Amino acid sequence: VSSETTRTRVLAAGRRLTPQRDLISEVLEADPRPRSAQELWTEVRARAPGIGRATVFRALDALVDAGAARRLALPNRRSGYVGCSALHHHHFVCQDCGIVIELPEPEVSPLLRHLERARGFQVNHARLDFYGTCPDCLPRSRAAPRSSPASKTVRDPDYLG
Amino acid sequence: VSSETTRTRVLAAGRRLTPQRDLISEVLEADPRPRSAQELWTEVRARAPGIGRATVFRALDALVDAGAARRLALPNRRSGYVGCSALHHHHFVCQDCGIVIELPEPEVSPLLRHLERARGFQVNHARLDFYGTCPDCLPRSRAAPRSSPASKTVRDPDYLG
DNA sequence: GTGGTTGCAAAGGTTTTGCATGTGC
DNA sequence: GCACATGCAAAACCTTTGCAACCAC
Repeated sequence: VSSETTRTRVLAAGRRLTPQRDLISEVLEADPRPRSAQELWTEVRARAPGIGRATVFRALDALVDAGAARRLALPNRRSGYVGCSALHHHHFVCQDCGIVIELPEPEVSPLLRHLERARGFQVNHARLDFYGTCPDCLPRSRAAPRSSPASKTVRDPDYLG
Repeated sequence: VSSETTRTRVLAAGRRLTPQRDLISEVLEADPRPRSAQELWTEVRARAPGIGRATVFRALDALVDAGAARRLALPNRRSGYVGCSALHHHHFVCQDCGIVIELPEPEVSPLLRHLERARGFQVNHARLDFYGTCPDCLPRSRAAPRSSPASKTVRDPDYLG
C-alpha cells in the first residue's frame, strides 16, 4: 500500500486509485533512487506477475500528473522516476557529508521576485539544486581543505545529463 | 559554422572538430528551443543530406561532454538538447513558446549569498531551472488566459516530467 | 600516420496503440 | 452504470552497435 499522501493526490487529480497504481507507487516510495519504467515493470511484476507493461507506463504518467512522482533524465537517455513527498521543495546537497537538506519555497522566493522584477519574467515554477558545504562540515573543511578550487571542477550531476 | 566558443570547447575536451559536429552545433545555436536527437537529425540532413543518424547521436554526446550542449528531459520521455554558450549559467524556460533563456551567474548570485547568510551554507555550485512565461509571451497570455486559475494547478513543468 | 570519426544497415531497446475485458467511483 | 483502466501483443519509435572507409590532428 502506498502512502496516504499519494493516494489522496491521485484521487484529487481526478484519477482512479487502482491496485496497480497503488503498488507501483509503493515500490517507488520504498526506494528513493530513480529507476526507469522498464526496471519498475520488472520490480512490480515480482509482486503482481500479471501486470502489463503498458499499465506501468500509463500509471507512471498518472502518478507524475498527480504530483506523486517525478520524471527526470537519466544519463543513458532514458527517463527515471522518483516518488515525491513534498510538492514544492528544493535541495541543498552537502558535498562533504552527503546530507540532503530540503529548502522550503519561502526561502527561495526572494530570487524569484528579483528575477521577475529584473527581467520581466513570470516565474511559475523553479527547480533549484544547490551543492556546497553544510554548516556542520564547514569548520572541518576550513581546518583541512581537501583540494584546490581549480582541481575541484564542479560538474553537473549525472541525473541532469 | 558554429561559435568560436563551441569550437574551442570541443577541441579543449580532446575531441575532433569535424564538419558534422560543427554543423550540428550551429543548428543547435540557431534555435534556443530544445529538440530531440531525431528532430535534429532531420534538421541537419536538410543541409548535409548524407549525414548518418548515429553521427548525430554521437556528436550530441561529444557536445554535451564538451559543455557545448545540455541534455534535458522532454515531456514525451525523450531527451532534448539545447546549445550552451556560458559555462556557468542557469535556465529560464518559457512554458508558452518553449524558448530557453540563459541566465548568467551574476543574476542569480543574490540568492546564493542570501542562503549562505541565512543558513550558514557554503554554496559551491547550483543548478537552477526556472519555468514560467517570458516577457514576449506575457501580454498574449494576459490577454487570453488559457485556463481558469483553479484548473491551472501549478504542476511540475513539462520538461521535468 | 593514426586513432578518433563517419555512414550504413541491422540489431536491440523502449514506448505507444488498438481493442476487448474488467473495475473503481 | 459508465467512463476510465487494464492486459495483451504488435507496431512504431528511438538509440546503439559493428565494421570498413575516412580524415582531423
